[in-house]
Amino acid sequence: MSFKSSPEYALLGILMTGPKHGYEIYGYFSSKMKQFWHLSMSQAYALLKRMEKNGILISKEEWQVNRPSKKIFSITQAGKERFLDWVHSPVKHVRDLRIEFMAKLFFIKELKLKGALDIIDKQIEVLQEKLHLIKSSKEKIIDEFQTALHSFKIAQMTSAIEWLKECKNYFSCKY
Amino acid sequence: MSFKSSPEYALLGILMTGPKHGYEIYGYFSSKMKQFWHLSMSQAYALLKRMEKNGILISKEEWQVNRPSKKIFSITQAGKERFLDWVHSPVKHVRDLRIEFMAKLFFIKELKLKGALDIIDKQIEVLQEKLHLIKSSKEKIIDEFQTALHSFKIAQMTSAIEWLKECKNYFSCKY
DNA sequence: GTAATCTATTCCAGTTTGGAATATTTTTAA
DNA sequence: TTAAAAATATTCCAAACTGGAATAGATTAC
Repeated sequence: MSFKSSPEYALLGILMTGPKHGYEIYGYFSSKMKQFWHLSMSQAYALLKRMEKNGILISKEEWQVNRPSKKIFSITQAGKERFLDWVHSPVKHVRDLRIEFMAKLFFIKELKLKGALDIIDKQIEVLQEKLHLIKSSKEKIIDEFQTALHSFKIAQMTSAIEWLKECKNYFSCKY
Repeated sequence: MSFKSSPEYALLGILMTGPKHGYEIYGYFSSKMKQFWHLSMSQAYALLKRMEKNGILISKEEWQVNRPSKKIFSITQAGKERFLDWVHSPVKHVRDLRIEFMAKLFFIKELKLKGALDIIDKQIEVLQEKLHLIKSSKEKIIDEFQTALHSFKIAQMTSAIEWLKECKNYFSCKY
């Protein structure tokens, strides 16, 4: 029951701030995370349904007079553990920095968690290892295209590592 | 009948080298483009089917004695025009450099087309404009997270532009 | 008072994904 | 030499995701 796609973690993180119904979760997402992550309403509801089936959250129907009832979702203990595991693990690829790693930083700040510097360091290590691998695989470069591809990877990786180092300053005082 | 997703262009580009059947197209893809683009076999076949319906390619059944017949796909005039339009247009976002822009460079080299320097220049312009926009939107940065996000975008954008400039050297002699 | 917007959720068609299923032919190794 | 493995060639399927429309009552605005 492991999930590969990460929008689930965004929803879990939002529920870490307290129980909410679907629309409220989506509202939180739209107002605070839309800048760096996109999620449609229909997908949010579909994910919530599946996550409940997987036991990482539960819902309660809330009956209201003269109104349709709404479903309040809360995160379970299993869900909390899952979320905290995720938030403290580095991502595997540079391409995941923009959305997934950014979300981890976002929640660390939003939920006032400890360990910002720690996860940034772990992430730097992961990327530095990849950078070495890429730099050492220079043999198979035979044409202009391969050269361009190779230098693109190095450039992206290097600038990501520099950014991570800079990030440590932004998060150093409080976390 | 415009398509948003770009794997179609990869298939079109492959057919620019001559008619091929599905398996052969996929083989070409796997051996030459897998490094920077992933496509599953089933999706390749599904796309080919849809592209034929859209008139950018056509197929001929090839009957063989004692064997199941195979379908040979060829690109149409409309398809060629579509492909060439695509290959000479810059992408809109930095995130599309890794796969889509790379594919354009790949095909320019592979099909020995003109205009490599031209499209690189256009791409630099697009990104430089975005970079200015990002740099000028500094007002709404209120916390460490926003600062981190902002500096990430600038770092990625800047390193991409540097890479593009470097690319011009790799492609300057022949194209 | 009625139009627009907000709250709240569901449904649907079209696409995509990854994998398995099918079936024939060619190559490899015991 | 014969069985197994790999290559050729294509289809099918379930699960997931996408974007949008449908529904429907409540509140706000003009």
